[in-house]
Amino acid sequence: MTVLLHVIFEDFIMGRRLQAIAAEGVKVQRATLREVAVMAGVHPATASRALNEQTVSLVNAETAARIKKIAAEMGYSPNPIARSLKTSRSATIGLVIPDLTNPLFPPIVRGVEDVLRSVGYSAWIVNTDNRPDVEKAAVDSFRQRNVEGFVFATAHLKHPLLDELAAASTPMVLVNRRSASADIPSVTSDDAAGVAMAMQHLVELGHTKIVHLAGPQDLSTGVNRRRAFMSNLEDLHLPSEKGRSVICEEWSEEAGAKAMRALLDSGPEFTAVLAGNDLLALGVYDALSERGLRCPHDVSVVGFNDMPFMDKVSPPMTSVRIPQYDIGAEAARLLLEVLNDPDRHPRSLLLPLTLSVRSSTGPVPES
Amino acid sequence: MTVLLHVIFEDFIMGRRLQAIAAEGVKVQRATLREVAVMAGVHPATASRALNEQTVSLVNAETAARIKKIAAEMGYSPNPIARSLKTSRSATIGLVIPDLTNPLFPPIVRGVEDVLRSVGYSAWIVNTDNRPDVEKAAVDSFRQRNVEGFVFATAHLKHPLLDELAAASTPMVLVNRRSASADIPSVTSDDAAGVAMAMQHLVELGHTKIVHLAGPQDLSTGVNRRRAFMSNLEDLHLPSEKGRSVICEEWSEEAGAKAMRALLDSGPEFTAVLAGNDLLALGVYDALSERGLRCPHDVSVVGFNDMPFMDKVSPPMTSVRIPQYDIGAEAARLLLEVLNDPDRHPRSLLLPLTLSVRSSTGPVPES
DNA sequence: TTGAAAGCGCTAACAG
DNA sequence: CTGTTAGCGCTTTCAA
Repeated sequence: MTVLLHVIFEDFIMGRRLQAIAAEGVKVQRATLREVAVMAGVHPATASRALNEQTVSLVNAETAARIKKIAAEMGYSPNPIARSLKTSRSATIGLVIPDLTNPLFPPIVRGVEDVLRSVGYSAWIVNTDNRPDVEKAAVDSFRQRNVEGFVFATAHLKHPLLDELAAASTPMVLVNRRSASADIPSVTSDDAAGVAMAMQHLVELGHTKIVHLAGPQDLSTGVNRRRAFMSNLEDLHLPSEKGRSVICEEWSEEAGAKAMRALLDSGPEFTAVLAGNDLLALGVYDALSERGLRCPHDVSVVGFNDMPFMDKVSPPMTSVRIPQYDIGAEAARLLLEVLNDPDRHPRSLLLPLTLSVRSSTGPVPES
Repeated sequence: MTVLLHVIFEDFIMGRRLQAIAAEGVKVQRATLREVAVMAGVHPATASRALNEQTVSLVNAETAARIKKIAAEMGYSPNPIARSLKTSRSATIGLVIPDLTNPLFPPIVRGVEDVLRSVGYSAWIVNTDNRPDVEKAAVDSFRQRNVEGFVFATAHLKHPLLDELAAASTPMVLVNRRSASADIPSVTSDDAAGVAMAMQHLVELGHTKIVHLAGPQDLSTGVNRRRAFMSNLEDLHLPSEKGRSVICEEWSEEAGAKAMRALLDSGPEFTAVLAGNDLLALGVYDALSERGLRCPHDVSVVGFNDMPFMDKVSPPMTSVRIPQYDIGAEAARLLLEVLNDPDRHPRSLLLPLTLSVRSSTGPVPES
């Protein structure tokens, strides 16, 4: 009886489409679950159960096998929109970054993407240019689309939006930077260790008078690197007056050049510069050559991040290398962990980094 | 009567949620269209009409205003998933690129994203690493998610998948590269003009013996630049034996170095090199310095693309600058045009480029 | 183990 | 101008 009904249904309601689909390749349109069910002579609910890993055990093994076979033949794959509407899930996450044209971020994106893809997830990417309104709009839009979590590369130390999301226990992971409030899981490089390595390297070359160009102090990277610099100065018993660290308003070549000029004009004596990132270090190059100083002959320079092409600039730049790809990949893994087990205690990861030694650092000049 | 019904409905079915929403800020969850309709005392269909630009004219002006006001108060915004399920649209497009870590692509992505955002659209980005299987899977996944069109930065001259999509008249635009088959709309830079500019520049410096490192010949960029080089040689009455253009298997520094070594070992005489892109040109730098040759003193070098930091390498590289951001932006505009009017005849755009003259090119050496 | 029924939130005929 | 009805394609109680 039910079989008869199915046949009737098939003939009258779905006949043409099903025939077309059966005539392999003529996929008029994507097959639906209902059509698979009709072909298999079962109710759509049964087909649904058979086709989902979680529920296939509820279905008679042979029936399930038959349904799967037919689904495969018909090239069926579930409509993620319909599924998402029903389940409020989406197998997607939101990835919020400041600016893709900053070479820091593409490797992170790749890391996130690759790990997510391996489990059938994907990421929505958005660039915010650090504009809170854009970020807010993007997050809203993502939530409407049922993203299951977020990866933020935009964290500021004070970051109301992140606090809000954390309060609502939205699954998320911060990359590259951390936020002061709430213990939001994060994946960052071990900046303090990186600074120590860089300074160790300079000290081994004989440098004792070192200065630091610090990045913006509303970002964890800016603060952490500066703090590490100051405490390493003391630990190494090097001169550590306050003026040895200059704060730059932004991570830009121009800001670096400006700070360097100020140091040359009225700062303490120094033979080496540790820059908060590579762009600042490039600014140092500019300021040095303006003043007729040579690197590393007169001043050694160390950058941070080891962006692409830092081995090609002149002189090739010694820089602290950050494992960008791994940061992205680990962030994705952490987020997936949280999604799989919402009660899991949030972990944060501190990834090791290495020093790329090149020729912008050399022995301390003889005075 | 209908009002009474609404009240009853409100009280018994949706009471708690609506009260919570009314108590400003306590947004338990996003308001739905149905809830807005109840609050406004209208049918959901009416609310839907009032809230959509296309259909608001079908609704009494005052009623529409009231509905809009209430919707705003409730913080209503339509659920894109539900809308997409119903309409098969999504206000999204798929953006398919080979690899985001290639500095060529981020500006293109930004251009696409910015234009789309201005009209409420957004882009799904995927990296394919030039793997056809990944590309196919990504396109499938995009289609299931009802993307309304595609931007491809992965086009090969022979590209079955693109042909297939074109045959199904899928809205799409190619960027940066073109495909041989079908007249798929594209936005590219005017490579021939760029080559001409570069060669003109070299000729003005006195160079007559020029060679070319061509990129892969399965890509339109590789072919077009090479063709332009050959025909410019003839137009300028310069030596144009076949060996003056060497084909590299890939756009990489190593491939460039290899080709350059071959030219130095057994190629024709030359005083200038036009590289198919900047990476190849960097390879030229490497090969030259291996042989103790100086640039531009012994050999002038011109790159293509003017990637970030090409002004920082040593020597700063003269390169043909491509308007990446604009390419992305124009591609998005073209795609939106097609989406708004599917019958529109597909246009292709050829964007002008400029030459960034730096110190890797200089006067021809005195022999 | 399977089917029936309901509904996620929205829009689009069709009536009235 | 507005309400009724139906359904996009799927999952998930509940009942049998």
